[in-house]
Amino acid sequence: MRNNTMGSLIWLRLMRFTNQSNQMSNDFLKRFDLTTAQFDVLMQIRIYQPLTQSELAEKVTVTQGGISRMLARLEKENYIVRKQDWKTKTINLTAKAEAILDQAMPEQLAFQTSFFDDVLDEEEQKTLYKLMTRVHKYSQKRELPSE
Amino acid sequence: MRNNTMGSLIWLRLMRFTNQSNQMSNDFLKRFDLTTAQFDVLMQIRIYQPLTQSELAEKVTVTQGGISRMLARLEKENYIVRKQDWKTKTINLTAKAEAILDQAMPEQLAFQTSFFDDVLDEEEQKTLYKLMTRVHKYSQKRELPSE
DNA sequence: CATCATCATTTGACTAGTCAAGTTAAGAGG
DNA sequence: CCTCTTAACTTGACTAGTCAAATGATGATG
Repeated sequence: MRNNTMGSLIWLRLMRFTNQSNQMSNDFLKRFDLTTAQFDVLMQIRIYQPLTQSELAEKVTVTQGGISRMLARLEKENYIVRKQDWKTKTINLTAKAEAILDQAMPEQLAFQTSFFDDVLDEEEQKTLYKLMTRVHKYSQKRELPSE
Repeated sequence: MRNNTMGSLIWLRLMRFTNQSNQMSNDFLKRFDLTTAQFDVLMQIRIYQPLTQSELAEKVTVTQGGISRMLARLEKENYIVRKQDWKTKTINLTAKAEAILDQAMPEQLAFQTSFFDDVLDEEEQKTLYKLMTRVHKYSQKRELPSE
């Protein structure tokens, strides 16, 4: 009864894996009092701060509404500050967030890395990265069929 | 400032790609009045029905609570029926759901497949599948450190 | 038979996100 | 100065999920 294509099998694998590793990552980050989504957003802010909400939304592939809610939560926890700056709101990390990230970042990187380092050699990782990059970039291109 | 490992780059790519393709799939399935998550769950039920909620939860990697809410929504829309059967609840598709799936399944498979067919040749797809399978299986093994 | 243990499922309080309609802040034109 | 447009952001109603405490259903034991 295997009426599945290779593509659909890959798709399923990707979905299940990201789902699972995401949850494991949430678990791992619990000791820093962060979720995976929050870590992701805070890292992007750290790299690009100061930046506006729309810029950030684009970087983490979330809608304007989504980023608005996320930032409201992060602000409530004192991880970021937003200030009205002309028409837009400018986002910056607080010292608290910087301190947590200094701790959490190397550990989270090591955690992510361990998913691959333990089962794939360097060559295989490069191959996987290259293939996924092609697939991802292609999917982004399809998103704007008007261009 | 690239303090990223290959593993963390792969991780990011996987997250962003699944995120994005998931949204595109939601969009695609709109014409069948289904979300990607619903399609996924209905397909699993179709393959394994009749089955219990806990069995289903495991198949789609969701918690008991999560599957309970999802099934409540699907039941409200008349896609499934649950009946108390001894201690457990047994799930079956309705004729309505079967009819929709007959239509949606081939199209959704083709949709998923197109993400890969258009940019990777057969050999590359097999490689990608093999690598992701190793990574995924390994991550599942880690989940139960007590064994 | 009442209570107890044990699965299976549900539910309350949350995070994280979507879409679409509603605000808000500036600048532009009458 | 007032209205109009527009870009940036927020919000209401919803899906999808988590965890942990509560509820249901059944069988076992004193």
